[in-house]
Amino acid sequence: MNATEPKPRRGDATRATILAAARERFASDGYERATIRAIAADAGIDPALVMRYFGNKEGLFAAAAEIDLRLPDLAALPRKTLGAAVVEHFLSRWEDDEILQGLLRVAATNAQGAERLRSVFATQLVPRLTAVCGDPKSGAQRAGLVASQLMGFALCRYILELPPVATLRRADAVKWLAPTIQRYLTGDRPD
Amino acid sequence: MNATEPKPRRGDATRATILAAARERFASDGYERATIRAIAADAGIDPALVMRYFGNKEGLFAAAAEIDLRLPDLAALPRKTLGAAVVEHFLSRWEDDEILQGLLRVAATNAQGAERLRSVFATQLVPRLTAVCGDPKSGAQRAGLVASQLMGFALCRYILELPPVATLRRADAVKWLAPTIQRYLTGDRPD
DNA sequence: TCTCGTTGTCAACATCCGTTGACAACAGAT
DNA sequence: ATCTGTTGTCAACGGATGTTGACAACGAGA
Repeated sequence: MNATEPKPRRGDATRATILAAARERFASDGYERATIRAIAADAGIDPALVMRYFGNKEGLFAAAAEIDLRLPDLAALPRKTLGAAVVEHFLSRWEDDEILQGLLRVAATNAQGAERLRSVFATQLVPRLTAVCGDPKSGAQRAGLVASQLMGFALCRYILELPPVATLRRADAVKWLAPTIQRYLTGDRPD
Repeated sequence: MNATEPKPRRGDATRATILAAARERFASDGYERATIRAIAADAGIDPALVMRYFGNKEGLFAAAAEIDLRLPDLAALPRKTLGAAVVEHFLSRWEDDEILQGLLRVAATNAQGAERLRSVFATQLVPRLTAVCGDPKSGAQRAGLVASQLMGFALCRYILELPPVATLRRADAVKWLAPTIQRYLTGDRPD
């Protein structure tokens, strides 16, 4: 009984095509300017078909914004290298997945997008970081600080394309950011 | 010859009213969803009047997004307290000025907004920080790193309202962030 | 009082948006 | 070949948006 593959329908392919087009549009244009008409045109189909597959625009966004951060097993790493590992992972993640950029863009102006981002943070980042930070009581706060630096860097580098940040060589970025993340995770709580 | 005050016209008051309404709308809704009609309604006037005063929506945004970071004289402070001073200043700035939140929201999805933000960064932040960081060669990079942490924190706290960051007590926020900013400014360049 | 530039209103325009319902093309099972 | 559910297209709707031009009210200077 394999419940995950009930039947290979024909529409699944176009469904995937629509999702890919939607991700690109949401990533580059944000929620409002990513129109269903444009997404449908990119996918080479009729706008009405998008509605049949995803109900409405909110549903399309919800489907397009499903995210897995794919955090590695941090507990297996030497504690001293935690900061560098986290930074490396997220830089890779941001570079090869436009969904993350899309979610950040949308979350800045759309309530639903912000809620989705909070959910990803709470369910995927907080538990994993709390487990390795060594101070479970302040785990959520520490995870929040980590997120603030990582998302701020991504914002400057990939979204705003702020010159000194966007042109920074990747290795240099890691060297600058890793100590910050390391301290937020494993450093003493101030006072 | 006081060229700055040519004449106190009557329309200047309504012009200011429109700007105030526009700032609020841009701050809470972003560029696309902040409609001219809604702004005019908030200001209690006709939408057409907005066009007469600011030409078009782009012009209105350009006028509403004029920003002065009001950085204090950092050179007069003890070098060791630079990080804390910068963090304190920006937290205050973010809390009492909705224009900053508006600019960040808009910059995430609107090219014109992003350009404006890059301009504020380049003309107001980079020179001032370069002057005090002690390493003029890497001044712009250091300023970029500072901006990435400060904007990331503001994003999480004021825009996304990420629970652990939004609820952090202000004094604790300073204690966590100050060492990061201090290192970005005055720390050794890695390798 | 008359005049004229400034302020403001009103109605309308062209355009775009999300969304809907009716209908055609197609595929596989009978 | 015929039926049936799936996949897709088409045309249109109601509403919202930025923008425009014609016109009314106002206020100061002659």
